[in-house]
Amino acid sequence: MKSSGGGKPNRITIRDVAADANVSVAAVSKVLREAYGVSPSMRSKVHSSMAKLGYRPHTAARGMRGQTFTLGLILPDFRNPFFADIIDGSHDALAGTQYQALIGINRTTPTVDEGLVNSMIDRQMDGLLIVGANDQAQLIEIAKRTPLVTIGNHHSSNQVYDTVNNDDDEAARLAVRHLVESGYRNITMLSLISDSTIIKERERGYRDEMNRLGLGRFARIVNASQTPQDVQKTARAILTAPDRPEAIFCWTDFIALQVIGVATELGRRIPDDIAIVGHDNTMYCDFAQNSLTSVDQSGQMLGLKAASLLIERIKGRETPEHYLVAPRLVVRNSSIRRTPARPAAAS
Amino acid sequence: MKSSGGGKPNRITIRDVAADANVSVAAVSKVLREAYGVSPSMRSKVHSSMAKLGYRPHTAARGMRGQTFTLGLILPDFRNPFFADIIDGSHDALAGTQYQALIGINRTTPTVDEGLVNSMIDRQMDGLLIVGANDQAQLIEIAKRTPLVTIGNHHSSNQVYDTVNNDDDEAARLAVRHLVESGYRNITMLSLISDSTIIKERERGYRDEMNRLGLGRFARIVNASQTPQDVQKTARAILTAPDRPEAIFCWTDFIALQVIGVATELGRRIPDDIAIVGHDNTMYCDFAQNSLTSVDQSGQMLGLKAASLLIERIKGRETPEHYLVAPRLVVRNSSIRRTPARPAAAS
DNA sequence: TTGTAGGCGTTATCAA
DNA sequence: TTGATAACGCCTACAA
Repeated sequence: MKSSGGGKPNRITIRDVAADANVSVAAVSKVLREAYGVSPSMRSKVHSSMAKLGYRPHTAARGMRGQTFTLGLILPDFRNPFFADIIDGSHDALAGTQYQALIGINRTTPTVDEGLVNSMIDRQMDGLLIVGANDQAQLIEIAKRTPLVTIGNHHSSNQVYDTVNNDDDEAARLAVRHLVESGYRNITMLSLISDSTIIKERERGYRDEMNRLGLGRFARIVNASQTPQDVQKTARAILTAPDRPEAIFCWTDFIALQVIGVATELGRRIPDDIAIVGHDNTMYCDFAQNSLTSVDQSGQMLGLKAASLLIERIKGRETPEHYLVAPRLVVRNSSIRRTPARPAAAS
Repeated sequence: MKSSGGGKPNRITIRDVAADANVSVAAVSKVLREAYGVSPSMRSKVHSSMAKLGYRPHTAARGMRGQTFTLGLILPDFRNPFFADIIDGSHDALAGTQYQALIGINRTTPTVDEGLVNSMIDRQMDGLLIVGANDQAQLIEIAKRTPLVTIGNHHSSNQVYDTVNNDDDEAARLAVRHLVESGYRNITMLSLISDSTIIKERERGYRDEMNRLGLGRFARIVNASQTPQDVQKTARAILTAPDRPEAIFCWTDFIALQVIGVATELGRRIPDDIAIVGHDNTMYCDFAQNSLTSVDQSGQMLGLKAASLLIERIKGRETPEHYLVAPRLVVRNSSIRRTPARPAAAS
C-alpha cells in the first residue's frame, strides 16, 4: 500500500520484496547478504520475488549500516595505456562478485590526493586500491582507515596493507641481459627523477646486473623529469656526449619513443648506432617505424591480483601479503644488432 | 554525550557540530547545503565548529534523502589518451564545487553497460556523463532515470539529455582542405565499421568537402574494424591497389600510425609517396619518426563543457543543450608535400 | 531565523 | 530458522 501511493513511481524496497514473498524484511536482508541461517526454500522464494519485482538494493542505505560493495580504484593518470590493463584485470577479478570498482584520478602523484581518498571513504567504499603512490607514511595512515592494497609501491615491509608489484629489479636485469647478449656493453639507463620505490628497484636491478656481467664501468643512470622537453634534452645530451653509450634502457615506452625520435633527428640508425629498450610493452611499440623492444609487465595480472587481495582484506584478512609479478621481455628491431659490433666507446 | 561513548572512535555527525556550535541540527544541515535562510553569524559559527571537529558529511546518509554530490563518468576505454583530456576537463569544471566525479569503464561500447549504469544510479549518483555511446533509445531511457549529458554522440534532436561534441563534420573538412592545399587530390578516408554518429558526421564532412572542391571522383571511404590486424590489412590493400591514393585521412592517430607503419614496410616515403593525417592530436604524433599531422579535438573543452552542463541539469534545467567544439588542425611532416606533385593516379 | 520530529532503506541484535 | 525493531546520519516538513 504504502509504496504504491503518490505521484512518481516509488522505489521497490526490501519491504516490498518481503511482502511479496510473505516473509520478514530481516529474512530478505539475510538472503541479500548471503548471511548464515536461511533455508533453501526461503532463499528461492525471496530470489524469485526480487526478480519478479525488479528489486535493486539501495547502495546509500546499505552504506548506512554495512557494506556498499564498492571499491575505489585510484590511478595516477591515464595517458599510459598500461593502466588500462590494470583496470581490465581488476574488472576480471570482480566479475561475478557483488563488487563494483569506481575509478578516481589522482592528480597529485606521487602523494595521494587526500581529498580524493576522503571522498571515497566518505562514500563508504569498502576498500581502496591505490596505484602509483609512494608516500609510505601516508599510505599507512590510509590503511588505518580502510582496507588498502597498492600497486607500484615496493614498501613491502609494512604490516597494514598489501602490495602488488611488477618485479622491477628483474625487469631491468632482463633488459640488460638481452642487450649484452646482443653484443652491447656500454648501456645507459634513462630513468626518472623521483624517489619512487619502483624506480629504486629498477635502478638497482640495472646496476646489479651490469656489475654481475662485469660491465660495472659502463653503468650509468641518467635521471630526467617526465616532461617531453626535459626527456628530449637529456636524450640529446646522452646521444651527443663523447662517451656516448651503445644502448639505452628507458623508463617507459613513451620515453623510449622520444629517444628514438631524437636519435633519428641526429641521423643515428637504430639499432646499429644505438639500441633502445623501453618498458611496459604498450601498443605503440609495434609500429614498423618504432618497433621497440620492451619489457612487458602484466598490468592485467597486477590488477587481477590486487583486486582479489583487496576483497580478501575486506572479508577480514589482517596479515599483509606482498605479491610480485614476473616481467617478460618482448624483443623487436630496436635492439637487435644487425652489423658487427664496434669496440665499446670507453673500453 | 552519546557520541563519546563506546570503544572505537565514533564518527562526528551533524549532531556533534550542532552541539558544539550551540545550534540545531537543522541549522547545520542548512549551512551544509547552502540552503536558504541562514544568518551569516550562524553560518560562520557552524563552519568553524565543522573545521574544529573535522566534520565530514556522510555521503551515504545524504544519499538517503538528498544529493550525493557525486557524478558518474562513463568512458568507453582508456587506451586513447584523448580520454584523459576529457577527464581533466571535467575535473576542472568540478574544482571548487562540492561535486566529485567517479569513473566507470564501459566494456560494451557502443551500447552502454546497463549494469554499470544501474550501479551508478543505485549509488545515488546525481547525474551521469556518458562518453562514446550511441544507442539513442537506450540513452533516452537512461535520461528518464537520471540527469544525463553525453559526449561523442550527435543525436542532438533529443529533448531529454544534453550533448557535447567535437564538430566532426568540420574536422574532416579541415583535413581535406589542408591536404588539397598541400597539393593532394586523390584522398581516401580510412574510417571504422560502426553506425556511430560521430563517424557518420565525419564521413559526411569528408564527402561534402571533397565534392565542394570538385574532387568528388576521388572520394572514397574505406571502413575497417578497430583491430590492428584488420587495420593493417586494410591499409595494405589501400596502399597496394592500382588506383591507390596520394593521401589518407585516418579515423584516429593510432590507426594513422599503423598506416605509417605499413607504408614504411612497403618502402613508401611519407609524405612524398603518401600523405597521412590522423585525428585526436595525441602525444604520439610528435615523435620525429611519426610526425603525424592530426586534427585536435579539445578533450579538455569537451569534458569541461559537459560537466558544467550536467551540473546545470542537476540543478533543474529541463531544456536540452547541444554544444559543438571547434576542432583545430596541427600540421606536421606527414602531410607536407616536399617534392613536386605527380599527376593524380586516376585523373 | 531556528528547532523538533519523523522518515529514508538497510543491517544487525535479540527474541521467539 | 525466522521475525520484530532499533539504529545508521542526514534532510525536510512543520512548528515555534
